[in-house]
Amino acid sequence: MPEITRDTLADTLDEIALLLELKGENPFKIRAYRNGAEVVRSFDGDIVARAIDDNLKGIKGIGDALQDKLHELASTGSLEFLENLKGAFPPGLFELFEIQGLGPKKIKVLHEKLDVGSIADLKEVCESGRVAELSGFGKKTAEKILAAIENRSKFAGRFVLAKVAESAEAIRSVLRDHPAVSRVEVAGSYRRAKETVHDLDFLVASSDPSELTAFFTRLEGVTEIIARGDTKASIRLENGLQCDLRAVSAAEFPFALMYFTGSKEHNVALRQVALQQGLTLNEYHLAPVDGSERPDPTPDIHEERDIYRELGLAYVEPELRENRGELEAADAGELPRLVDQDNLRGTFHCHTTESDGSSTLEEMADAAGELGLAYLGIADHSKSSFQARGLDEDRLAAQIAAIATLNKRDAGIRVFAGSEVDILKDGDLDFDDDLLAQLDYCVASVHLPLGQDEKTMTRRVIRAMENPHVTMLGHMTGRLLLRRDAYPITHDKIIDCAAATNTIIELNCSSMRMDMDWRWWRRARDKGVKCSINPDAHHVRQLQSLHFGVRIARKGWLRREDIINCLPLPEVIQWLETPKGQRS
DNA sequence: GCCGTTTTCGGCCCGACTGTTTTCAGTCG
Repeated sequence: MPEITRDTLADTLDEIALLLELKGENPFKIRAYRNGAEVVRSFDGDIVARAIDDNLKGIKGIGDALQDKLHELASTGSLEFLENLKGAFPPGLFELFEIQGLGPKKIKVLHEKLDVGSIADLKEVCESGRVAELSGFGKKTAEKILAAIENRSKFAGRFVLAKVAESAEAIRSVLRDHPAVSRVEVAGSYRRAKETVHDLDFLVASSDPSELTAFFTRLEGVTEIIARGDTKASIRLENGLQCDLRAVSAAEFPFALMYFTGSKEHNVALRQVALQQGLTLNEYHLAPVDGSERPDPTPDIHEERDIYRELGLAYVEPELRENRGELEAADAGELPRLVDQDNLRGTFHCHTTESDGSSTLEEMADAAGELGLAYLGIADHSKSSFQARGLDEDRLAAQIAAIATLNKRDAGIRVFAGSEVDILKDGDLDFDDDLLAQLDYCVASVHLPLGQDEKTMTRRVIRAMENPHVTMLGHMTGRLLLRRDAYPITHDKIIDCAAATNTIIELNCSSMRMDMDWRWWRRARDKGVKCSINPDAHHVRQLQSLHFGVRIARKGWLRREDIINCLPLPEVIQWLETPKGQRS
């Protein structure tokens, strides 16, 4: 029986939703499955164990039917209902959902009328002209589908946050300078600091919306105009990134900003809150529902903050708007005061030319000083990472001495001598304890081998964390965004072990990692686990990624006091000098 | 399929754009 995880359960419900869409089922039933998937994903507790025990009663959004299905799946490893559904469609049909402009209805028609079962089939029937003859389709639809197939293969369709920031800020700046624009914001998942984004959503308040959509389509670097109307336009940039613009009036701006910031789930939940109060909320206004005697609150609303206030809620920072409990916390006045960019006092886990970095120790120290940091932790690779020119005992001893010398010059920055020590395949560390004890701190990370099963990997990492010299756990899952999946590891157990052993978990904010994932930080924080926001910089430029690390930490509900590198220098020194078991 | 101090039945968030239509369905966010 395959291992059943939280993700298996959630993904299965999403898969059912997709299949029901293809069948043309009741849209509300489909929504119930999608909603169920989200409930499973964000459930605070061991949902798999409860599903196995058939103990899911009372969880909002999981009714009798979903309870039975989750129980069957968790306890037997398969689900007859799903297998029956799947049997009705060729497996290649599902990739059609990745084609822009195709949804369940059109895919259903393509499958039933033209026997399309894959993207290759789709391409063929578009080119042969048979798609254009279908009722509800046409020549333009066929052309658009072909273009979308091209696009899909050219660009995977998602981009990591740090990589789109330059485009986002450049376009924001150009829009701000337009004379007919009074306010501009980049909304969407970029504003919510998702680790990857699909597109950029620009919002402007303008006296001349249609001029703005036209202006937007003429921006430098536009390679394709996907759509252009009076208030809305979509373009594609040279790197494949899609950018959308919405132009609204100044009065509508706060509503539109909230709406287009999302997430969709947050918005839906917020609308429910409004409806309960006799108000209807959309991207243009907050108004009494028809027949309500409640006075119109709109005139007093100029900022998003005012909308939340009008609904009796504390302001919810954009990073938190994922419908993962933020509205309940806002209602109860229990939202955290999130860490700010200027709270960072230093950082750990940076490399130098001694291993696989491309900036020297001095260059890294100077660059960190220029960023205003008071301390910098160096952690070059250990000897087993031979591919990264990992340091052996002698070279590490020499580096410790070099750092001591560097600290004697008054450069305004304290450098800590550390090591990114490999966690070997059985959980042993790459250096013995005597050497580790000479370091200011130690990051323990898994590099090779990566192919172990979840139990073995979890045990391996836990053994390393139990070492009294391991200060923090590096890039917990080894994922590379859009390139390599996380290796399997039981997050709950690692978090519990971190809490029990006073081991910090790193938020590795290298733009391709953002690891540990933000979805786990709130739970870790609640158990008293500390975070270190580390850039894993291999070049002075990469220290900049600390900015995105803070954004992700905010997304994980982290406060200044949860983050070790928000401590001022004297306190962090004292903390590092205290034996691990006595730190708090 | 889920939910309920109005309801165990009848609701379930909603608007813009496109392409195909001649009043609207599908998709997207």
